[in-house]
Amino acid sequence: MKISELAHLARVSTRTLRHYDEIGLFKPSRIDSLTGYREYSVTQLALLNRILVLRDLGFSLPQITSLTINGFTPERLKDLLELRKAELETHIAEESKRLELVEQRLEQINKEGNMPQFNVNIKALPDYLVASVSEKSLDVIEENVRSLREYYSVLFDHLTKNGVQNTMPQNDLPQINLGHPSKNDFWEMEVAKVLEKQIAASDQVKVYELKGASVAAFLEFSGIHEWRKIEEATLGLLTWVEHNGYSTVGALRQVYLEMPQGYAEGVPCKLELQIPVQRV
Amino acid sequence: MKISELAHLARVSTRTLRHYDEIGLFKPSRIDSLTGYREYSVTQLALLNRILVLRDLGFSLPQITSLTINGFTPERLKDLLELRKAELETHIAEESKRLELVEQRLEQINKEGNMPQFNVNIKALPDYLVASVSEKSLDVIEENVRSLREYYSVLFDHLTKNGVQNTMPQNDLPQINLGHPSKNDFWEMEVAKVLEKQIAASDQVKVYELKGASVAAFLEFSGIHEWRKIEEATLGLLTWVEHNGYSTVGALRQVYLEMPQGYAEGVPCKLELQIPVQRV
DNA sequence: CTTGACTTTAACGTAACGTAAACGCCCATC
DNA sequence: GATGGGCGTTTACGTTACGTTAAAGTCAAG
Repeated sequence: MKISELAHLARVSTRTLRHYDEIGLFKPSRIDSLTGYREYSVTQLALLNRILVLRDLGFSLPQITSLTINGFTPERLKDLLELRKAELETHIAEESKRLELVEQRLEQINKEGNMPQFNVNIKALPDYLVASVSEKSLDVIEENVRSLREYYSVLFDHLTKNGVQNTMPQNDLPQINLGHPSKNDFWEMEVAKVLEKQIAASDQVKVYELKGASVAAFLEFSGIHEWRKIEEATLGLLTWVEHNGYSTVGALRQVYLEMPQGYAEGVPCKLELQIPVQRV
Repeated sequence: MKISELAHLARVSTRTLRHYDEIGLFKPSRIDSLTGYREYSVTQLALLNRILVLRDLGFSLPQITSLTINGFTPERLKDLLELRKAELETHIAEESKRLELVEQRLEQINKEGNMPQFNVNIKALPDYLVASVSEKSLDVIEENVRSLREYYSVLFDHLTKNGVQNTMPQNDLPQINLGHPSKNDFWEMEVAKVLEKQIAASDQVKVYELKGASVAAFLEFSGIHEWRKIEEATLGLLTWVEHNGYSTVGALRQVYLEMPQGYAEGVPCKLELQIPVQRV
């Protein structure tokens, strides 16, 4: 048989047969020394088909080669099959996971049509010297706005007493709400003001260096100071973080850049939501 | 940032970053013209991570490149995701099928320990001029041995009448039982004798050219003429055919090479079981 | 100034063939 | 005998997403 006949019978390409010859997996029974033509015998088709079956099972050609050369014993085949089975199982598991993720993303996109989009980006956060007031278990939802404002007054009273003049935020001396991650979807809130220089602490007011982060996701929020809106933006930030392959590592920050009339609701403000992250 | 810093933050290799630069997927924000050092900015990490997320979803780098270059719109992403979903689904289906096959083979191997092994091979079958007797719906199991023997007498009577001397099989003039595939796991049997030259036909005896096959699986059976044994060998042949990636295309043949004392059970005989096949 | 850690480009290797390119062989027809 | 078309042959590059040297230049510290 010439190569194309065998190729036709076995339903493979001639290139494949030549390749198998090259790598020593399946050689023609004879080669015409004059023309170099490969000659195959019909009985070789049996071996070829065994090879093709193994190939279709997903074995590598070197594996098949060693099988056919070292003797085609059921034990060796069994070992390889066990191995292959494990491979296939993990592979299928991986692909299924990917499929799940892809489906999640598709769902998200379908939902996202009616969701506002936020312009999230990445930057590094510097260290800050801050004065801060904190306590545990403060929910970030509406009800807690008031208690948060009490923290403000405690903090600002202290600052004024210690000769810090401008308690309104400025870009280089912002005021920062820190939301520490806590169980049950609550943020444990802390209210901090960035200082130019060291001042005295008190029972209620700590003074320390707030550590920055080399990688943080952030978005700018400009608009009416309203907790619902800020919550929404925060959700957008966290979704982005998740969708972009990050996980959060540290406290959420609400950095007040402009907040003209106290921290009341309903007035225009400008702040940045930030959260330190790292590659998953 | 130098390349290794970014690599560390993004948890990829520097080689990967250089590769992405090469193919234009993700370029450093600046390149020092003196040293050629790549310089990355922190904000680029956002893009890089988007890229890595897509990569982990299994998209190809060219796909990701076109996404980032042609604008990262949700629609384009959605299209790609749909595509990818389909790919993943078919891929998982394929792999599952392979897994199933692998598991089948493993089971077979476990069973095969106590099963006799047969020496199956492949060859071509020539055309034969034959005289034959056949009828429908004859089961190959014990009960039918008798009726099959009646066919023998009809056939051999006819042969004798027409001057054919040797009705015992010889290698070049074998006697062949043909088992035509039929529904319900039955073989529709036909009894044929190879002829040297044309003879007359009759109502019961047809004379025609039995077509061969370019590819047929066969095994030699030597031993006591007993239907159970032959059945077992036939099963072995068909199992081999299946396991070696073939499907049957034509009638099963029991070719009697030696059958000294008539076609009775219990006497030693030598025959070949053959069946035409092709690559699945 | 040396050393070690880092950077650069260039290059090959990976799996299993597909796809030419360039050329020889064979058979049927003119 | 010549020719053309359909075979065959070898050689070699392309495919994916980088890993892995290799050779050589750069940077900061000791």
